[in-house]
Amino acid sequence: MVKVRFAPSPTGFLHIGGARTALFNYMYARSQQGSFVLRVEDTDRSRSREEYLNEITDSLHWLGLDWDEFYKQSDRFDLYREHAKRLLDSGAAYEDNGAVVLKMPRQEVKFFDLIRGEVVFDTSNFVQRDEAGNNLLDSEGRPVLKDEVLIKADGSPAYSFCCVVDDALTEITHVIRGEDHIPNTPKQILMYQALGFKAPKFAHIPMILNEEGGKMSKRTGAVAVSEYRAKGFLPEALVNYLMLLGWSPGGDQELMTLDSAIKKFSIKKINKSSAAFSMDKLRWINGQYVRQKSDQALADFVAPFLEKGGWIGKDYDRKKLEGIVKLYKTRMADIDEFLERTRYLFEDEFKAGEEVLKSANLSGECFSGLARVLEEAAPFNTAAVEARFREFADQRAMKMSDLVHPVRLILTGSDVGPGLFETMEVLGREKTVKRLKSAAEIS
RNA sequence: GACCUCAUCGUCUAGCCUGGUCAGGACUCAAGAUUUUCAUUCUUGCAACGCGGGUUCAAAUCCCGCUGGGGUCGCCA
Repeated sequence: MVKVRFAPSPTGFLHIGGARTALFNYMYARSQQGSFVLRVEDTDRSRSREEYLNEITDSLHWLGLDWDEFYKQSDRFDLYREHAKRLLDSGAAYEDNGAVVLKMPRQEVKFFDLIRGEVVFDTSNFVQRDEAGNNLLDSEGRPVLKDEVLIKADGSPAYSFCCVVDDALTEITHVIRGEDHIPNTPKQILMYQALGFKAPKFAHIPMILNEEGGKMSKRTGAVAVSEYRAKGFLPEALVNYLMLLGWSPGGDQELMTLDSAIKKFSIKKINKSSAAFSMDKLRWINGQYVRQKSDQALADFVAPFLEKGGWIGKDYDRKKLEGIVKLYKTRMADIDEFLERTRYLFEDEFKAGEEVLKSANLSGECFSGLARVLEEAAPFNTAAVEARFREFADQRAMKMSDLVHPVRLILTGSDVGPGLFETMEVLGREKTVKRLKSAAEIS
């Protein structure tokens, strides 16, 4: 049975690249009816933090990547020491200042990478150098090879070794990880051999680059999954975007659910070259998912963000929110945008600034006339409001557009937005009339 | 520097394995249609096989070299 793992170290937030590694592992496991294990690599006790672990598991859950098994390396130190002892006894390793170190043999190490094909290393290149960067030479004048630390002097196990022991003991069949691990692979293969374990299959996936094609870092954009979550991206959209970074089902289809992607998934189809992250494309995909959502579901999604921003309380008008969401569904790619564009609907003390009023360029008399007419519109809905509005325009022989734009401007503070009458309905009679009146006063 | 690795529009990619297609799709951008504005939607357009050799009737596709990018060289993971 196929068994894969995602092995983050809780020394920071779940990185977008890590999420993609987890995603590929998850898709492979599910596509093969295999299992997906979450292994916490917390051997560095000083850098590992409980809150980071929580953040990572929260993010994974949010993305919908559930695991079948879970364990922490910090609970397994005895196990690693036990196997290190075996290596000591067999003579494959030796002690050095309290550390257990694997003797590096001089040989060629080959492995078949499921994505890249055969990769060959020669351990003769793993040389030790002095501080000046010169190779150290042995008595015969050959470069001294760099041996691998298995157990550190403080008794804690080293990364590579835990990784090998765990992968072997938990019977991981496929190690799917970032290509930054390629150079670790030959060393780990030597460990499998020394331990007498069968090595798993390896697949090294390409890295994600930032928009400029450089290394992903906080400086060049959001890197933590939690940041995307906070910005109001939909998890299914992020997942959809991430799977497309370095993988394609082969045809023209791009929008797909995790389940349908799993049906088409194959490691063979993962690309070899690194992919640059594109916020534009992520936003476009997110917009597609936003538009697919029902008004009810979208209102559910949006409500917590509005609550957090203090725009609505626990007892908010649900029907009204659904109405707002309906109007803005095609006008938002993410929550930040939604919040920005709908702010005027929630603010009580909204007042059109002088600039806005000036560009509205309509007489105060006209605003107050409209306010009076709309005050009587009953019920205060799109149809009734529009009828009154058109009547008003007719009476004064004004072109609708000459009236619509200034009014939108003073009602919303913006010259673009949803239909004016729909806007008025969700704004409500009270705010609409009040804003028209205050515009009339200032004009 | 050494070793490993990668290379199709600005970006994500299909095609490469099993040579022969106007090199296809998506994002972005531009233009048009629809819309009271904007957005959505639809239509159209711009835009790529890094370079140089080979093999072949024929190369994006196979081989070699170059160039360029990325990764690793920790008692971090």
